[in-house]
Amino acid sequence: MRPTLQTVADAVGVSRSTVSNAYSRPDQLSPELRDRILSTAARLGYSGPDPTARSLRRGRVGSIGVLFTGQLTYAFTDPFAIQFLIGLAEAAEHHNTGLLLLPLSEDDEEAAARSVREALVDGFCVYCVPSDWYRSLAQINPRGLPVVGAELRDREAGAMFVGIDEAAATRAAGEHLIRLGHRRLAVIIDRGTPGRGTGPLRVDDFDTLPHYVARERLRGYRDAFTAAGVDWPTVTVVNAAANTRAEGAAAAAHVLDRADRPTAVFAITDLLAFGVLDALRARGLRAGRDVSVIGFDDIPDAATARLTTVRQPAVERGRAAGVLLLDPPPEAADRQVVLPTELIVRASTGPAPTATPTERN
Amino acid sequence: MRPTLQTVADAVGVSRSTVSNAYSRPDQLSPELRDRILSTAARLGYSGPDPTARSLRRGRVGSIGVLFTGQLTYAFTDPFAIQFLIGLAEAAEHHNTGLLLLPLSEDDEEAAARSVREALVDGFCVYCVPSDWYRSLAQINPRGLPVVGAELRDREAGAMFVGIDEAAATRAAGEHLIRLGHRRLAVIIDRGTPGRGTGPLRVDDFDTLPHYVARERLRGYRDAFTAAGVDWPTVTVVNAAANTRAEGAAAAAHVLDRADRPTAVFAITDLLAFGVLDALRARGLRAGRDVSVIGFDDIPDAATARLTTVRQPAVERGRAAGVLLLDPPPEAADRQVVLPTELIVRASTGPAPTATPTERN
DNA sequence: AGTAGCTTCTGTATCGATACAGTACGCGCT
DNA sequence: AGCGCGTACTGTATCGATACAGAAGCTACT
Repeated sequence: MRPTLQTVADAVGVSRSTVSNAYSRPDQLSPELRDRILSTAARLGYSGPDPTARSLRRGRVGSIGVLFTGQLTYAFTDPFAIQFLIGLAEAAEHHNTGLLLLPLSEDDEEAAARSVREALVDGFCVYCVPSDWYRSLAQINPRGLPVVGAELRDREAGAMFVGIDEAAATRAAGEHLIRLGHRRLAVIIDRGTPGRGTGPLRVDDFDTLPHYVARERLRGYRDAFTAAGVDWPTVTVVNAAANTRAEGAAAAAHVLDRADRPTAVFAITDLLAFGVLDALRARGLRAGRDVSVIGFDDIPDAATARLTTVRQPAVERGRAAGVLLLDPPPEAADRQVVLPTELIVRASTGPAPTATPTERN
Repeated sequence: MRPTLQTVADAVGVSRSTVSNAYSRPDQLSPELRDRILSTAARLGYSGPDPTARSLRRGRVGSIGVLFTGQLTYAFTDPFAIQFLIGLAEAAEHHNTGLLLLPLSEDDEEAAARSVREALVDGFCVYCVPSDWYRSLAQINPRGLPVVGAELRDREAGAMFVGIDEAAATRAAGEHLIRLGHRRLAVIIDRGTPGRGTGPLRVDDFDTLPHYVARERLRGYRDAFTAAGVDWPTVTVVNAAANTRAEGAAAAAHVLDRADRPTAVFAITDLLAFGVLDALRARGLRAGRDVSVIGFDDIPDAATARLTTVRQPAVERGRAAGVLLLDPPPEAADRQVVLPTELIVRASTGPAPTATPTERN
């Protein structure tokens, strides 16, 4: 039988409590006794208090749950997501806490709910979960644990929140394009429709996009363009099958080969924007001259690629979420964090070509 | 006070066990009673059995620990690592199990040991841990939980193991280069020395490299080249500061600008190989003509980049590790899995240039 | 009627620890 | 001696569930 605290206590001739203290509260007993306890424990093959029992008694398990849906692949392919996770992990490590990745099945809602209900965690962070998957954070977590969300509605519902003003960020990017004279825009998003591949999306779809982020970022662009008098329905929205460079290029092909090629393309992530740059290169088009390209995230490679993009503090977002979960500020106001974004202008955007594209160069 | 099983049992007028069964063994009671229990539970705000208490009683927590060291950043920047994790997550999801990421501090060995000792997991998977960090898997896990390793010595120690024959894989790659007439080789590795930046490594260092993978892959190359009569010490080993494209390019610069430029460069990962390709391009050199480049992993982008590389089944490795942990085969022999690798020849390797490189085009 | 067998539910023991109040004891001070 | 106080340790109650043996009730068959 595996040894327990009691086994060790009996062997040393002290009470169970004292052995417990030897591990968890070294200041509560004399160093000699502690050594004696630890060495007999080692002799008996006892490797410290059972984590499960300890958690039950203490009421804290020492890990926070990270909720995903669908493809874990997605979550790990997205550089932003990874940065976020790194920030979260930093905060967690600081609190001696682990991260429990909880892949939630998208098909079996029952099983997903069970995963959440049965997870051994002290709190949840909603990571890559489509908006229509849950109505509110309360639904995700009937257990009353702390949960931090990343969507505006979470913020409005008074839940803990860490995010950015997505729409304001893309509005700034849109205004930049407007100032440069662009009037024909194409937008490339991913996860626009579940299960559908690459292809144009009807623009009136976009208010019902399953992902909050896509919805909001599109809204920001629309606001910038309609404010400048551009008719929004002329904007083409193309869905990419995945958030990858290759799919970005494939999606870009849908608009670049048209006669009324847009003068500017907004990609909802930098990764997709890289694909757009690839597609331009493959066609002998110059980014920032023939077609302006603008991304989102400012991932590390964006600077090298000279990509104009919206920078968001990804690591900081993760860290802030971790801090909220691990020691929530007493003031409710401090439990909602909105981080700043910044438009980083690089060489991939420039004045809209005045002539028709084919006449240039 | 939060409701417990007892609270619900009292409200419904049944025993605690019956309420427990309502959640965990629906076949043990009549559907009517079950409904009655679940609805009063909902009314009382009881959200199912407490996971901690359940884990204590059941002796299973429903998650497996993934051990890292150092930068979580590293673990998530490496495409192979991510593929591995995806495979692991797949197996885990299948068993209704979560993944607990355990970042182990490299500085504070005491704290790291405590993390392992106190982790709420059913088993461990050693993920990105340098070889000199532990002597054997037994040391990592004094609790007697299942552990799966990825190093040969783990296999030799009879522990659970999932891996590839690293040295054989690179030997095949080396033989390919030899057949093409290459005799001057440079090798680019990362994590060659902890804390050191980009730069050449003394070749006699490599048997003491902290990472098993680097050691073994170098060994395979050495074997191939020495078998062909090439003096191994003429091979330059360059350490890259990180496993990134940019650092790969920086490391490549150390050998490409020399007079006796190698005719072939082996990068220990595809990511580094991409950097080498970038460095070649920047110098107007043609991959596969002027300098052959060979990578390792066969990550998705490798095909597009036409990179010759060694393919290893990354996702499969993760999945196999998960299966071993989650339901270990009864036969000891089946608890050690060696997966196949395959040399994928693409355009980045070609015959060694016969004249000196500068004379050719 | 008796008993066998099934389903449905109950009751107690147990998982392995920590919290907290309490005891014992030594020491300095008056 | 008597009192106060701090340190070192003990003992019991408790955390919230599940396992398992057994009881009760009901049908079916001889």
